[in-house]
Amino acid sequence: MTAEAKLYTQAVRTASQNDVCEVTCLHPDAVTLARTHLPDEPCVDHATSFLKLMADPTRLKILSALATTELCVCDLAAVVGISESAVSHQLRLLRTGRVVTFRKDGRVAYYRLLDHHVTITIRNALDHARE
Amino acid sequence: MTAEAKLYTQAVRTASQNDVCEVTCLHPDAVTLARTHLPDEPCVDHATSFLKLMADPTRLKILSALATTELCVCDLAAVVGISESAVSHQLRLLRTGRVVTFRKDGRVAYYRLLDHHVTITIRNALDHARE
DNA sequence: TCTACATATGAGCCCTTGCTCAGCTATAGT
DNA sequence: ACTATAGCTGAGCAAGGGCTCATATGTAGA
Repeated sequence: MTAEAKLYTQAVRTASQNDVCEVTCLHPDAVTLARTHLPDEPCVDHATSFLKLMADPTRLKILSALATTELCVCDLAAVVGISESAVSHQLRLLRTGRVVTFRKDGRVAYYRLLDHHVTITIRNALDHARE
Repeated sequence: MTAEAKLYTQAVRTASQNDVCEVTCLHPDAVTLARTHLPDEPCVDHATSFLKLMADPTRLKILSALATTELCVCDLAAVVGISESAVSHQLRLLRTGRVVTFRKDGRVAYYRLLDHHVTITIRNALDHARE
């Protein structure tokens, strides 16, 4: 770090009560700006959990399939090409993560997407992939 | 599987040349429909790689910060609150994944977001989280 | 009630991943 | 040329994640 930057850092440290730049940095003003716009911890955690749920080939296939039509577990296994057990495990994650929902008709569970954020995110990611 | 479903499966098997439903399934018509709409393997892989890159608290914070303003490595470390080494490792992933780009000014590397898909996906995920 | 079957779930294994630590490269200032 | 520093990278470790296998649950049909 340059001497000038050190002075900058010091200036910010003394300027604000709660240390804005306790780590060495080159542009304290940019750092404070970025920090104020940064979402809070629980929000970040929630958002990443949501993204993680579709950031997996198996789950993305499941969700793509469900974007087309309502499907039961063994149908999904056939579409995606993995075991019904594996599908069921993934569906549990998607259920508890509030990405999909389902209705029961006798022994058969019919799954579908829960909200439009899922559709948007999937389509956006696939569009990005096709470019 | 019910006897009826077995017959369905058989029917589809004989109907199409390449086995549409080699695994047991209850609704072969829905399966074929979902399958035709399913994106191909490389597309799915590309999309999930893209999503994985923002499905991590550290990286999402980095990207949120970069959505506000251009920042260098040590600034990002200060904003996110982790070591510069960790930031650099993450930035390498984001670079090779074509999520961020950078310009060099002397020793300092200024990073910024690469395209609008990133901005959209981040905002969408954060919106979902805040609901 | 007994059997078959669609789905759910717990345990365990292996691969992936995000971090730290250490060392390297490259550039600015003296 | 020498030093300090911004950034990059490889090795290695600990935690997390996705699969299989075995088993449990619950419902339909005989």
